[in-house]
Amino acid sequence: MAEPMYWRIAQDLRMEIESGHLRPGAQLPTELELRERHDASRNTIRDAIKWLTNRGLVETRPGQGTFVVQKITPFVTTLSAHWDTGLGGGEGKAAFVEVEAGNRLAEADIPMVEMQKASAEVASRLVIKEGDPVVSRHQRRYIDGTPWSLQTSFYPLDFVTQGARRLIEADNIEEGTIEYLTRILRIRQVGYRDRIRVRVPNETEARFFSLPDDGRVQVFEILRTGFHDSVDGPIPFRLTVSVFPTDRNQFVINAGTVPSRFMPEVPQVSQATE
Amino acid sequence: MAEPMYWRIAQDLRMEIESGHLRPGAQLPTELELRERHDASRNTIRDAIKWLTNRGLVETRPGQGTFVVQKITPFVTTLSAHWDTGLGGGEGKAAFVEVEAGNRLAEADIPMVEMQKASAEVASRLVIKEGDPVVSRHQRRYIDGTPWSLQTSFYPLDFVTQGARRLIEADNIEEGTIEYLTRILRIRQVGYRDRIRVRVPNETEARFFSLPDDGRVQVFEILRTGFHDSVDGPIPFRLTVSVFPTDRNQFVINAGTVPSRFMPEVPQVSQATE
DNA sequence: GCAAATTTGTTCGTATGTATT
DNA sequence: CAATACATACGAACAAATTTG
Repeated sequence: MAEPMYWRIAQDLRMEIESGHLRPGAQLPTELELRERHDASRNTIRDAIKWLTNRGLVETRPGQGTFVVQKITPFVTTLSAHWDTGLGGGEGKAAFVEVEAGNRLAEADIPMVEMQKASAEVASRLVIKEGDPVVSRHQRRYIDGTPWSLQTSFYPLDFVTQGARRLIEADNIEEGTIEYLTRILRIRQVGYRDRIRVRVPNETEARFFSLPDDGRVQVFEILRTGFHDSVDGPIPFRLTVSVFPTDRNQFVINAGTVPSRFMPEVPQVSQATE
Repeated sequence: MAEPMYWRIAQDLRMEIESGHLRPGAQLPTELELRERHDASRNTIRDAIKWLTNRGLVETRPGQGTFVVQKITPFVTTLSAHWDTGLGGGEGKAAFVEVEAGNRLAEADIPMVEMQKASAEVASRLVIKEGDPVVSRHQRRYIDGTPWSLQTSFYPLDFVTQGARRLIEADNIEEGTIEYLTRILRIRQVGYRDRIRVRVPNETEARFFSLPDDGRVQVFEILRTGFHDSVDGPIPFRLTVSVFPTDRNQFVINAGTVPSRFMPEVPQVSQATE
């Protein structure tokens, strides 16, 4: 009897889920039923369910019950560049990313434009001084109407004074900001660097994506630094921060020669052998 | 009084942490002290601490107390290829990945080799039939002695019968498996595709990485499918599944022309504006 | 090296609130 | 409105881990 009771009850339920006895979407026995079945107190039952909830196996709905989570068909976004076009996944027209499993409608609302002082992170990536003025363009993005990502791009304010005035207008730049900067300022993106990390969403993000209010579902944060050419080599001119919930997004990177199309989706992975 | 009490207590503590009043590593007041301070029951205090724990702000140590989490300096791994060498980040000699902030010692233990039947996932990626025999080579990898990743590579068993016998030996292939296959079978990797997703670790992974036994810290799972050339275009010949904890790993992808060196690390990110 | 004190972990019981059907 | 089901909150007791004396 080494393991605590709530843990054993959780394992019992996990087995029922993984064996397929409890299918996705199915309702678990109520706390009261589980209480009788395992001869435990309601708090202990709730601890067991909390264990399953933290692992994303079940979700509770007040007034209804506890249910086995439905697997979400993931959005698959390609991050690597088609370098012949000079653009990367994640930036076609209007800063959209190509998404696999086509016929999906990607949209974004009107960008929210602000002039800000560069934070330490932004300054570091753009190689400017902390506090230097930058333009921030923030957008909410959707696929088939469901919230998909929050994206904020930062540009040095210099670009505006140099003539790229549309940067501070709250409109979509139809041709795409990169093309716009190329046309107006002759700034051509020659490469970019993505940094991927995972963290807990903040409140704004949790609300936008309708994530559970515990920190259970986390978010990808992808920082894309765009570079243009100079005599001293490539220098950064744009930073884009995109946030995606990890529970419904995957990313793909292609390198070298790869087949053009994807294979059909298959569910689980089999990691290692114990 | 819309918000529950445990939530308000959690916010109170969060403020103290984010304001720097409680520094990383500092001990929070004990449950008993918080109980008196907020005039709440111990269980309510524990709910508040659970809220902070789920968000990765604090960690509890039985017999000691609750502490503000220390930020971990992340391992930064480059995934994109230096395609002139034909190899990608993630596969230099002995399947090591370059890790930023050099002077770090990457090691791996002796691979565990098994012959298995291809799971649905493996079969799909390698474009073979489910149940077809494959060789699986599993390794634990460390950086500076700390567990860094678990990696399993799958190859069709055909490769062994065709002469690549070292694939089924439990030794490191010093020259690297890709070079070995090139030398023996003239199989040259011309490209690869990475798929990145995040999920809750299984028990083996949690144990190896010493992750807390709730599902709070999740893992990256990176599937790398390697392709070689054929008359019908690139076809897959290798699948590598790597698992990394999200709390201490970040990934970088370069595309086009980018500066060779990284900028100094800066802590936080500032996502969006409300 | 052991015993006591401290601190979090588990489990019970009970009552009341809130969301949904 | 009533019944059902989960959410919050209180109180209490004992267990397990760690530090301290």
